[in-house]
Amino acid sequence: MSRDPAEDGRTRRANDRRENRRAEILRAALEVFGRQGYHATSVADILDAAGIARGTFYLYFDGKSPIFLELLDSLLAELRASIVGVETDSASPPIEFQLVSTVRNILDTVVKNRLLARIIVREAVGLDSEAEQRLRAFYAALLRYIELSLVEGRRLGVIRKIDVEVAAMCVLGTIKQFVEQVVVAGEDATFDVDRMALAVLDFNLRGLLAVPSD
Amino acid sequence: MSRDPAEDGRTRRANDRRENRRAEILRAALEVFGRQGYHATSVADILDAAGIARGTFYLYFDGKSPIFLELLDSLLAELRASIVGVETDSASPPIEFQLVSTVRNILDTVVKNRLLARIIVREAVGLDSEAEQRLRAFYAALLRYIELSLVEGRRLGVIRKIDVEVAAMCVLGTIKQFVEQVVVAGEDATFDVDRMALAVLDFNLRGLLAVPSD
Amino acid sequence: MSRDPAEDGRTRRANDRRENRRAEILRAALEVFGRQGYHATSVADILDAAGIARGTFYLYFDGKSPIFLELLDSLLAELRASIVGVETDSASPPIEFQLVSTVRNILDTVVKNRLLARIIVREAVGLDSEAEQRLRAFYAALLRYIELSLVEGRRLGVIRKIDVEVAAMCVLGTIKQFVEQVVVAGEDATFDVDRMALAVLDFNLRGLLAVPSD
Amino acid sequence: MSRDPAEDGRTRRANDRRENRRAEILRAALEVFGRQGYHATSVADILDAAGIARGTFYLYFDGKSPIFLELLDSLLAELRASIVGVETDSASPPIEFQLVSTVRNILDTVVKNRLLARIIVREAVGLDSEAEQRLRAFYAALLRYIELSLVEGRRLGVIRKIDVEVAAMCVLGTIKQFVEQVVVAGEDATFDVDRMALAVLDFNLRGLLAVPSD
DNA sequence: GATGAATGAGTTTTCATTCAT
DNA sequence: AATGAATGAAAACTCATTCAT
Repeated sequence: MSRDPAEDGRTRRANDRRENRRAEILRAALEVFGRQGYHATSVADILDAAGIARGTFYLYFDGKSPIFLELLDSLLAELRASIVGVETDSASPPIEFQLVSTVRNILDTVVKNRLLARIIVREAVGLDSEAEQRLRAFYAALLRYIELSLVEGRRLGVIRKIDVEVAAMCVLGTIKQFVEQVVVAGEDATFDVDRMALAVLDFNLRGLLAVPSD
Repeated sequence: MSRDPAEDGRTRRANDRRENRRAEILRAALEVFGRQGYHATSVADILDAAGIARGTFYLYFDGKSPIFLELLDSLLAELRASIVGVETDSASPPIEFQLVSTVRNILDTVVKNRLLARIIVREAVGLDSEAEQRLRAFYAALLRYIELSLVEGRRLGVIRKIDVEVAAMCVLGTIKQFVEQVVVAGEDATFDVDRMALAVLDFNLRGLLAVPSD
Repeated sequence: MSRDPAEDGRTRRANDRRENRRAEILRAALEVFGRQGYHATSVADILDAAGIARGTFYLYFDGKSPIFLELLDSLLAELRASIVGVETDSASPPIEFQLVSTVRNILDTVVKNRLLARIIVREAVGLDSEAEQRLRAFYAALLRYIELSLVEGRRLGVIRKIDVEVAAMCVLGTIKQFVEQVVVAGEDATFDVDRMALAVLDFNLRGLLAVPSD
Repeated sequence: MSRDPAEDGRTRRANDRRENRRAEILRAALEVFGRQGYHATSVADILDAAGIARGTFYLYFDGKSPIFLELLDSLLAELRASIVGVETDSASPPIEFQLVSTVRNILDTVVKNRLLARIIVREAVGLDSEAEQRLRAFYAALLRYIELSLVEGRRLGVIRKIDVEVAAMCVLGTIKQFVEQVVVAGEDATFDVDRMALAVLDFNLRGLLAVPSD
């Protein structure tokens, strides 16, 4: 059952090549999906971009929907990682700081993966229900996270008396709008993520009114 | 020469049906588009839902894209109508009131046209470029309207010193999030639009912080 | 069984109207068929040209193919009438004169019915087999007529020793080419039929050679 | 590493089939077009005749019109090749010989490609404008060639004083009539092309009259 | 592993003809 | 007689997926 070292080396090299190939196809798919959207992209487009044959594609992926799902999952994973849990120990940084940090992280991730984010933000539905479900689950989780943060904030007295459900939705809305902005922008636009994160947070924390009557 | 009442009735009923046919098809299309999304819907699906023959559809509409565009336009028109211009005469109601009224109107329209709004919100892209363009134009106009309102607010001293561009985007984001909420909800969910509009506006005006330090 | 005079008058008037309507539709059909050809013309085109409703058309004709067949038949009848039989009595005009007369008549008819001739010459096939058959029969009859004329000419010594079958085909070919010429020409081109008929006949009778060696 | 002969043979045979597939489809298309005409032939008919699936056809051709155009072009190219330029050097064969040779070549080509010629001769119009244009251009070029030949003949004194334009049309007409004859004949008819070419030329050169009066 | 030819179900669209009013 | 809405068969074309080599 055990293979000889020579074989192992060969196998490893083969596996490496396989992984490279896979990554190359993913990269190509990301590019065309990002440029044309999910529906306007045919498998042939991915083939051309990757420079592979029809059959080869199906050697690495089960189809158009699965490869898109994989791209979607990888972005959602990155986004999840960019959201740090709210720490309320006296030792942790203040919640406001944690929030701005999370907002910045999200925007950072989006800016870095603009191509992929574009697909996800702008084609939220009409994919297959699989992709739709995962996206919805992600947003639900994000909303829950924001709500929890707000509840904590209330408990600590930093957040005023407010309907946390409504407030969480508003916060999510402002973030999504900025993601959309990034995503809609041309390929070569640059963003001052720090400034943007601060501005969004400032709006969320202090609102519009000049003389807030609490 | 005169026809009997039964005949007249029959004729009238037939005429009515003929005149309503277009509306019927639109209604059927709205239903399947709303249920399945633009891409997952084939003309055949609309045919089945409307209970008409292939050719009949093309008697009233030029294809799948045009009928969708018509539905889109009708919603956008309603939404546009629901946005009242900002009046800053001393005689007009306060801007805050105007804003809450507009938010309520928008949410009202969305709740009324939930099926249609669902298609539009959730499939913002990947339609044909025609539909995409109109949607984008609509959002751009809405953003402009919000910005103008904020500028007016600043001039009147009711809005604090804030980047109006960023603020406008945040406001739009909060509204869109609520639209999304309405749209995602099941067919039979009910909404307290007044409460929602007030809550959204409260958030936008006053933010989250308990002790706002300006 | 007999109708009263009043009724007869009414019937007659009705019949007249019916005939007028029919003729009007035929005229309209001729125009669009002539302009666009058989296949490129839809029943709707005829309807538009005639200014009638869909159903009305089928009240007068059995369909697109039958109305075309009727137009075809009317041209073929005119063409047949324009071909006078060859008379070889000593009292009749010389055969050469009869031939030039026939050629002139044919070209005349074609020029007069250019629109119709265009359809027939240029869309000889691909109609339905019905039209194809009739056209073929017409040409066969014309060929037979030419052959007979040539046989007569030979008997009278005016035609040289020649394969009449081949010669008849050549003669037919020259005539058809001129018909094609007329037909291809623009709507408003004018033709000197006399000169054309003479030139064609001159060619057919005397050929090209400068010093004919019989 | 080396494959066994059987495999090689199999691979080669497969490659051959692949390479011949296009030609096979062309052949099948030619057959059904020739049998039914352009308009009466659907892509499905070609599919059936070729024994291939829908998609396979579109792998090799862009549609019904393009495949027809390709068949048309191949015949026109052959016909063009069969028309040798007129040489008037003292060293070249006499013009009469050159003409009969060209006529023979044309008829030869037509006889060889009877199926294809049938489509072209009998469905000169009503194709798409593309095919129509090319056919018209071909005939125009042929007419020009004949005219030039006649002008040369006049200059050399072998052609009598005659309207070369009219004469060229007549010559073209006689040739076309023979082409038509070949084309209309059944699949298995045989033709004595030499005899036909000579007879046509004899007619064109010397005409019908027994006692030509120049 | 790689290839790419082949597949065929699925989609859109057209248009001659019918028929209830 | 006239109308024109409705029909549905038929046609062209696409494209994700399979499979023999």
